[in-house]
Amino acid sequence: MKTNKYKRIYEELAEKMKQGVFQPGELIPSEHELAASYETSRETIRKALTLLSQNGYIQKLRGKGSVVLDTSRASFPFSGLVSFKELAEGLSGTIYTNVEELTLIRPEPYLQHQLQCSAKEDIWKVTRTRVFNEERIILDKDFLLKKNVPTLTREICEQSIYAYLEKELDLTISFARKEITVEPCTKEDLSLLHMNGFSYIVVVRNYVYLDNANLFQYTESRHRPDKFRFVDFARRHTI
Amino acid sequence: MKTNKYKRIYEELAEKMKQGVFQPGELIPSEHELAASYETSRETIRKALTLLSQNGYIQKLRGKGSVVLDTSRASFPFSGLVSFKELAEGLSGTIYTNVEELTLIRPEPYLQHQLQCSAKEDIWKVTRTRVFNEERIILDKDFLLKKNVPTLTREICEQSIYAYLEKELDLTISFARKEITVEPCTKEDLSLLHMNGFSYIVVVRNYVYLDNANLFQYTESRHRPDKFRFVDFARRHTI
DNA sequence: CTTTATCACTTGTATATACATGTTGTCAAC
DNA sequence: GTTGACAACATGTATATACAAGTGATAAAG
Repeated sequence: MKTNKYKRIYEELAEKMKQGVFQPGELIPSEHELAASYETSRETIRKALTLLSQNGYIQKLRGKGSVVLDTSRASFPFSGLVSFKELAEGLSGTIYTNVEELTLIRPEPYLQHQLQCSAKEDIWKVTRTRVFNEERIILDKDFLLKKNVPTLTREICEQSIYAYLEKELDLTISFARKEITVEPCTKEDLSLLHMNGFSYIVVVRNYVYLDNANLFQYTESRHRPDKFRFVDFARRHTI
Repeated sequence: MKTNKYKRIYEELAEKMKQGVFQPGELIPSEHELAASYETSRETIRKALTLLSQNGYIQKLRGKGSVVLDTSRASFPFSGLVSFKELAEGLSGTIYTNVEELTLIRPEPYLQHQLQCSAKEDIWKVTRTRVFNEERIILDKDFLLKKNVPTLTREICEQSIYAYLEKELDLTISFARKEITVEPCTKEDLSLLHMNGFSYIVVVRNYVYLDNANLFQYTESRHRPDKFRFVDFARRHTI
């Protein structure tokens, strides 16, 4: 076991909650008991429980214990940074991805600003449409810095770019800033998506950062309004 | 100083970043240095830095240190659970709240389901419109369990309900689940808001939980699409 | 000049201890 | 029966120590 102890405990407990071994409303064993049964220290258990709390699995009650929250009401994962492929795995119906465009470009000023890069930087431009039940309802436009991603193929784009970056290139995606707005749809939206009469589109702008805090990807994900849904879990102050 | 040491340090460091004492891209002092200068242990500093990391202020780089992220690009606060009043403080223009309705009701089945309560529970129903520059662009419908909030006045609703709950009633709001969708607008939307020709509306459904993990409030916040903006900061895996 | 080893630094993880503080049940006093 | 003190639990905070592991500069070896 080369992996972290507290992450492993987190995974195990989360799994038990998903499988219903711990039911919503119940108290899980106390920190001392967990420390004993996992043969570790209380602080390590506390780190695992903190993760569970942050991800919406439990609520810690001082003096009482930790109660299991009802995660069935809202669909997982709660808060952002999920790729289309990860998302699609939880859905029914026929789903696939069309790669409309895959080219190397030089960024115009708008893109320079979004990616915080110079005009002579090489940029991968990937345009994909996402098809649910034969309706093209999502348009994803990805821009990646070539210096981070030397090669990119149609096949990779049809699968998951994220998976390729993390597993093949060993890049670690660390965090993202996301912005959701509603905007008038463009000619491109109309030509590539089944807009079904809608004249507005939900735009999710994603700024994705690597481990080393460098911005390396800018994504616009454009959703037909009736098929858009975003769920979020947020704690108020801080733990 | 009866408050937490690590929260105080978190606040102080966050303040320094907002004020530009620490510039984006710079490394902040190491954990050992901070521990020395704050006369505390490294673990306590680490708790403060973890909060800074979770809230998008810094990125920790193993072996190097913690770099300050550029928080000016996206507007704070990043992730949810912000009341209208807190939000309005960062904006320019004339802003106020109209209380359209404040009544006690019994929940119909839809509301029973949303609030997970019985049909004979007393519920406060608060309907408010939010006015920016003389345009009514947000419709907030709040439903609160009376057993948690015995009294509620027009004046409180014109200010911040959250502030009243936390400061006066000493209830602690702990976390919320949020869902964002786009839906056809209703007759109520048309009558209470300046829809400006829009026939769709952005609906943010909020399920708010107290400290003790009890659901106590359900809110629908309905935004005219062109004035809606949601920002989010998310870390990919954990920590 | 290039490569390699090492060292001094950084953050990450795990453990142990102590005390503070909130919750709940028990049991005695009234 | 009600109240109140208390004990036995729970989680929260703070501290100290040890070692693992990544980074970057320096110095020695080739």
